[in-house]
Amino acid sequence: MNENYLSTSEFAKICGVKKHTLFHYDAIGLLKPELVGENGYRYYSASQFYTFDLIAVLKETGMPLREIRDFIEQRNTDRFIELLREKQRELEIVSRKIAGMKRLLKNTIELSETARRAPAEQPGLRELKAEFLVETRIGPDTSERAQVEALCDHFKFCRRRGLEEQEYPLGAIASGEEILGGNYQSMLSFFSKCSRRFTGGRFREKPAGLYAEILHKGSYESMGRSYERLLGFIQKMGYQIAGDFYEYDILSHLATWNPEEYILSIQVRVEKGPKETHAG
Amino acid sequence: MNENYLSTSEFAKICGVKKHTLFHYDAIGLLKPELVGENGYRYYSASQFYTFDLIAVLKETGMPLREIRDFIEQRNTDRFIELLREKQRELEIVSRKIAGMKRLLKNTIELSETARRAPAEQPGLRELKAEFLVETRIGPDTSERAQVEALCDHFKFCRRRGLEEQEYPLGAIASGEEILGGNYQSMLSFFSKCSRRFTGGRFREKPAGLYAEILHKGSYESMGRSYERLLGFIQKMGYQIAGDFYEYDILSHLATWNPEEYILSIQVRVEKGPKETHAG
DNA sequence: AACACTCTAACGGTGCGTCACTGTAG
DNA sequence: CCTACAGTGACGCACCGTTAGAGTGT
Repeated sequence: MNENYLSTSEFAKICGVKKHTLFHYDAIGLLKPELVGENGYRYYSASQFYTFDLIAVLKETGMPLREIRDFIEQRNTDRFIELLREKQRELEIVSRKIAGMKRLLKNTIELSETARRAPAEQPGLRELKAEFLVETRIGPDTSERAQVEALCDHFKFCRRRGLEEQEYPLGAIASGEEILGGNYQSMLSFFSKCSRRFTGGRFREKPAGLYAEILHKGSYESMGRSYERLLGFIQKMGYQIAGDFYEYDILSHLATWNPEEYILSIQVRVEKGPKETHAG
Repeated sequence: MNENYLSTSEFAKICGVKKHTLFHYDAIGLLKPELVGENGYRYYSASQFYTFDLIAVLKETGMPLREIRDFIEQRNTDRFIELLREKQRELEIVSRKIAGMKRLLKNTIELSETARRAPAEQPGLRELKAEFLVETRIGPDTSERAQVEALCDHFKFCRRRGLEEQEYPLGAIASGEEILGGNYQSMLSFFSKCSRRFTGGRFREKPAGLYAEILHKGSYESMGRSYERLLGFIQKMGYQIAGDFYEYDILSHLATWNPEEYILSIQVRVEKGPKETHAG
């Protein structure tokens, strides 16, 4: 039994796995050695490699060993093709997920990099394009709990809609009137950017136009400072706000434990105000 | 402690996981409740959802909980960006793998479908395009073991070269002379089709030209029958072989346990023979 | 030189540990 | 609500007995 048979570790080396893997496959009845010696030694035939290869291929697709065993025992052409088709469907889903994560990663990296270099706290004016948003309203209840529930609902909705991962980290919308009234903590809704229009209550288009923007650095609690600076800037330039405030999480709790390092972009659309500017 | 805090199962519901998962996270120090009552009850604050979200995102990428814990404890912007970049690299690899599997699945399904419909055992002539092959020679030793080792080496080579999975199931090449000599079991090498030229000893181009082909149905041992039929056909048509025989596994051990259902395509390039055909 | 003895390396096996949970009992 | 213990899947690792070969002693 030496010439034509392989010991466990020889066979394992050929298969490119640890010998214990073969013990395991033996134990669960997935791939048993062709021969077992009186001393309990396992002997595999070279042709068993073909079976191992099938196992390896199926395992690659994420199929559990138990199912692989069942398939191997009863495999036939129809089952095989049906299996392949199913794997194809599964792969399609995984593939889309991967693509989404790629976009998410790319966007997040770009955002973080710019945040690291950008001069914070300086208000400015920018011509911005329209954006499509998924928006989830927060109820009138302003407790933290209600906020978190809304947020969680937002995530679930995005995932269900196949955005899988939001393409951009989160943002929030604050009412223009509330901000003008000095209430900087109130939030109307959460939003995520998305790549296309869709129908349904949660769609919102952020209009194109001229926006005033400031990069806020620090905790959410300290946003009042930046809001006041932004409002001052808008007034000084002879503009007035036209719509709600969009708060983009550029660098958030995901990136740092220290709230003082958070960076948000606060944007609001502006138009020429009714009053002349002082400097004008 | 009821208004602002959430019980384990409330928090679990918001997070979309089982409460036992939260016990687990507590046990391994990944996410501890903000407050623990004297009776041992856990109380989570709503804002802990943000931490949970971070955990969920990292977990999604396949990161082990231990590493997630370490990252969360010491997270800062630089680490964060570095982590994202690493995930991006990992994703790129996974992505290529997925693409390869997609092609493999597509090709295999098409092949199996045609095999199921094709009339076997009827020789024919076909004008075929050139193909690029990865070829792995089998040594002079014709033992099954040497074959399996060559095969295994072939797989490893394909995988290293980034073909990841061969785009087509396996094939074998048999020497034209050996076949003419009646030795139908001898194999020169294994091959897999690949999509582009490459440099190195294992590249082989299957030339374009007129091929004689037969679909063999049955075990490898019974291939003599089909070879003889094919050779007879070639002679009858007034051709002679020009090169080696290519055996394509169309339906193999992967698809069925029954060797009698195996289907191979045997192809050999032919040119007008020196002798006139009988029927001519 | 032939034989016995010992020691180590390599090879076989089993059994428990791992990870991220899930399930059950109390 | 809690804890404690068991089980899952797919192995990984440490350990332990056997054997084969090398080295050593007589």
